[in-house]
Amino acid sequence: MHSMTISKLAKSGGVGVETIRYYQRRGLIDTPDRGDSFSGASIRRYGDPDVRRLRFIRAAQAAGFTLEEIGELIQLDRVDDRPRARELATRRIEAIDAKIAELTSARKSLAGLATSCASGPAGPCPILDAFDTPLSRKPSP
Amino acid sequence: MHSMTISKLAKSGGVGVETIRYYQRRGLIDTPDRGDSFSGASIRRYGDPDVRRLRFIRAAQAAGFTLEEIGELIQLDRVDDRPRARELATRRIEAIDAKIAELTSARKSLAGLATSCASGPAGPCPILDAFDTPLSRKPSP
DNA sequence: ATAGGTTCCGTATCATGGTACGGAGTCAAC
DNA sequence: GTTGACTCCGTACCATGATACGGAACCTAT
Repeated sequence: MHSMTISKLAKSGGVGVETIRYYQRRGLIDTPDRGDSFSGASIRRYGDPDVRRLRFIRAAQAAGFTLEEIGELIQLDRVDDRPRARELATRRIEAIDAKIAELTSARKSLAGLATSCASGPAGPCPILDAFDTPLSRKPSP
Repeated sequence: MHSMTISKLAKSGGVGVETIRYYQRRGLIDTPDRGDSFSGASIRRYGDPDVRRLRFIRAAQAAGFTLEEIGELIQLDRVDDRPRARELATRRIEAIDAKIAELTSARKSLAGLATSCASGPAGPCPILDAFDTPLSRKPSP
């Protein structure tokens, strides 16, 4: 689908119109010219490249990049700076691995908490200790 | 170690003094009385319970709870509200699972990007397409 | 041709989680 | 008994990523 308005673009990415404008201000999405010179059209129109760009931004955010880094990635793509691109990618992979490990550990603690806090009033429900040694600790190994 | 100053407490949790005060303002950490009535002591002192509280806050943050939710968890612990505790825990587990899936997918894309952007100027380095169909897509299966 | 929904743009405001500042008070060591 | 580090407290400010507001211009369907 060619030539959409800003609200269609926003909808395509599941974001609000204001978010698109915000990304434009940050230089992440281009601000197209308003119509052509002699038709006097005054509304900006967007196309597939913008949709793809927006998708990239959201996916990169999900990968943990900040909007500033995403701006850099877009520049790197333009100038084809491979070493820098690889560096950003590998650093982010390391951060992701650390985050996954952290979340996995937290998940274990929460699962322990959820089962130990059974509905009835009996037994322990140690919320404040939930993150100490996730489950089953022995007195002295 | 009993009876520490605020900066020791902060150090024990790897945070700054201002962060402790911020948590106090948010009601997440108690603000102890200043010394005892007749010694005239004027500096507040902290103990092991505060250290544990601080550890809980940091761990709960790592699990993805907001400070507001952490405040609620602390209240739930006080009043022993198990159903609500279980609800928060299981909701968070779901969110963590979703997040891990998202990160795992992003990791795949980034690994593909890192290898495809080899140092030399040859070959593809499709930064902006990095998150489309992570790797190896076939024309028509 | 007029009503209604959009768009445009600048500017302001928000939510979250802190971090910084400044001046007065306190404490410990020398 | 003074110096230097730490504490206290209120208030201000910061970074990030949006979200809201308001008035003028625009565009489309009736």
